[in-house]
Amino acid sequence: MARSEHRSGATLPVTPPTLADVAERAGVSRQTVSNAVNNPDLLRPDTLERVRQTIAELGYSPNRAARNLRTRTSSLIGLRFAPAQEGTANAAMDRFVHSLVEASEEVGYHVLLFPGDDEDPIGGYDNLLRSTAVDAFVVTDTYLGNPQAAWLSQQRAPFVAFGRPWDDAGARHVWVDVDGAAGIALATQHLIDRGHTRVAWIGWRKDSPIGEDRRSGWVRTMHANGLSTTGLASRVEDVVHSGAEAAAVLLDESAPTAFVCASDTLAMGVLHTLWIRQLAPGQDIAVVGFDDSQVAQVYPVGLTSVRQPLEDVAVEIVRTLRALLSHQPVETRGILLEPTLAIRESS
Amino acid sequence: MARSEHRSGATLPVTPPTLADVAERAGVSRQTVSNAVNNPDLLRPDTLERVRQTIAELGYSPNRAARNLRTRTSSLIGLRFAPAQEGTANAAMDRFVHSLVEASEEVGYHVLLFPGDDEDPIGGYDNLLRSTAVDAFVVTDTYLGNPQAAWLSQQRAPFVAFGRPWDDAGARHVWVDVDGAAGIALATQHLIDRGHTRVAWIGWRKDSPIGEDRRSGWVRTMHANGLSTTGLASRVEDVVHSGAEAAAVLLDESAPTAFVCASDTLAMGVLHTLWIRQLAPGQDIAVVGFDDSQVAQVYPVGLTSVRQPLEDVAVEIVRTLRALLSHQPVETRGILLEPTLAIRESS
DNA sequence: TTGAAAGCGCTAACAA
DNA sequence: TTGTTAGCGCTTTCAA
Repeated sequence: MARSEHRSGATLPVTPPTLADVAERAGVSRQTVSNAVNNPDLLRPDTLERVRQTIAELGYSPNRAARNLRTRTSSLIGLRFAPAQEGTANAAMDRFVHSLVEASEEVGYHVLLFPGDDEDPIGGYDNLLRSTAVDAFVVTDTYLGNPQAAWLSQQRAPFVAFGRPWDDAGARHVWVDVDGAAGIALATQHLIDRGHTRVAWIGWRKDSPIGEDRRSGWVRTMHANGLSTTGLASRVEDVVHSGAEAAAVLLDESAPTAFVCASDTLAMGVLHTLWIRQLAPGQDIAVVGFDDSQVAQVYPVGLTSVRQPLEDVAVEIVRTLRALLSHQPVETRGILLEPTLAIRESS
Repeated sequence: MARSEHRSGATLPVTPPTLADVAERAGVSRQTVSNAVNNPDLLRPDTLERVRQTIAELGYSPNRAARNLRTRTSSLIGLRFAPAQEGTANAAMDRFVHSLVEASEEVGYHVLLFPGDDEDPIGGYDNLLRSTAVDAFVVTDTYLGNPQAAWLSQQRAPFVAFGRPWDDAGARHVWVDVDGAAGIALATQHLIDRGHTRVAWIGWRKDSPIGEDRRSGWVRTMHANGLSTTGLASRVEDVVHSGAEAAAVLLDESAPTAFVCASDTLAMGVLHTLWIRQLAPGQDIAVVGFDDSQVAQVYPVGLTSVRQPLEDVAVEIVRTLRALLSHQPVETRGILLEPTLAIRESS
């Protein structure tokens, strides 16, 4: 049963050693080796020690495919990986993916990436699910009004969403999200504490629930401080020049001394308008963005920005996923995490 | 043998249908179903049609684990995913990963991400390799003088490197890289064509082979145009303020009219110095960066930047990987791709 | 505490 | 062209 050659020096053998090889060499049954790996408590200490040593000698590692077949699991988490939009400052995905990879590793999972196709948003999910290639999914694009979450729910596929089900009040799935309103409230209060009273808002169009949520943080903080928001808000596309135009209009019409923006992209637009008008960011006019993107960090006048706790998001997601997969009751439908404020020279 | 319940409506059954289920329902043997999936040419057209229809009816998809176990493959490509460095403008990884995911999908592979640990750079590779969890690796961090490539070569693990083996002239592995010198040459010539004669270089420290390679593109293009490089070069850390300082010194001492930088991060530093000195980028002084990061795209004065053809890199890597995995002879050790120049207002 | 038997779902090899 | 047999390496019974 055993292969004649195993690790010769440090070189991997043609076929890696199997459980049977370890068992034979250690003079125990295959099952005992399996237990040594998965239920070490069942072995007598000396047997365990002997088996472990043999495992080390042979460089044995359980064959993934065999284990997967037998246990009907894969230890893989599927994540649809959409590229960062060119021309915007959104680098959140990159940071999130890394956090997810780290958090998953901690509990023995790996992350499997698959491409997205806007024409067929569930195709990739369906394939992986039906071929039992992944144990669960992390869904990051709930906010687009995409059907993934509903579809996965219907399939009873285990998944956790990063993002609230804005469109669907009846959604029963589990999600983790960052409280954008709280982040903007933090930013607004920060500006007010710095002495600003005319704090303007530049956000997204009204049909963006995330944008409206963030906006509400500005409104509520302004009002809580007895400040008016009249004439200080603008809703535009999430591109730099729209932010620049909005800032120009607001400066002309309402003379704000500070801007809170729904994104770093829009904040860059504001900074551009300030530059054209020879206004110094942070001195003449304060600016705050959202996402703490590389742009915010690298821009010569550092851009103050709301930072999502993506590491924590990933940890919560993985935690919830494990509960889901072990059929433990999941206590809460949704988890909302608080962002922080990365304060730089622009405020 | 068959399960009683399969797809009831659109809901996934408790256990998905197997090959045996399809075979029974279609009235053929299991092997015939397997052939219908993997070698359709072997079947008579009518049999094939019947089996295919049954597959569709049942929503059958081959169980990954079983196939993997039998074929000793996983259809998975391992990629160590390191996060983008905070405070730098390098967004290349994100774009590359997406390209790799797309290119892999095309040929039936998925990308498995695993975390990196600088303390133990080969640990992750070793685990995945020994447990036969992936078919091959894509190695992206050859430039750090890391031992991965050498180690993987020694293990005879199939892998392709993104990046040349700068440190190790004797390396025998296959790689794909972007010709940084050509990119910088392109940028330099672009500036010269615009009428600049005093084009300065701000690059990395001398111990960075990538930096020195890029620098050589500047040197050779300047000389090819009969221009002097004396006093026009600077080597610094890859952080914004270093770029800003270098630009200030160069402006004072050598009065360049244009800057070519080894990174967008350094270019941002140059832009900062220009801003402080009230010099207009693109009008008074031209600036070119490297990587076409989000920063370059979003910066209000668009930053001209060398853009790596990461989509092509991914395609070449996957192509090479397939050849490697099918034991076809790989014609070339290394493939060098040409970058392009994304021209914006800063030049 | 250890061992034996069975089988997860698939495909390679061979036979009909 | 289709069917039969065997077995990939592991873990889950169950028995000793």
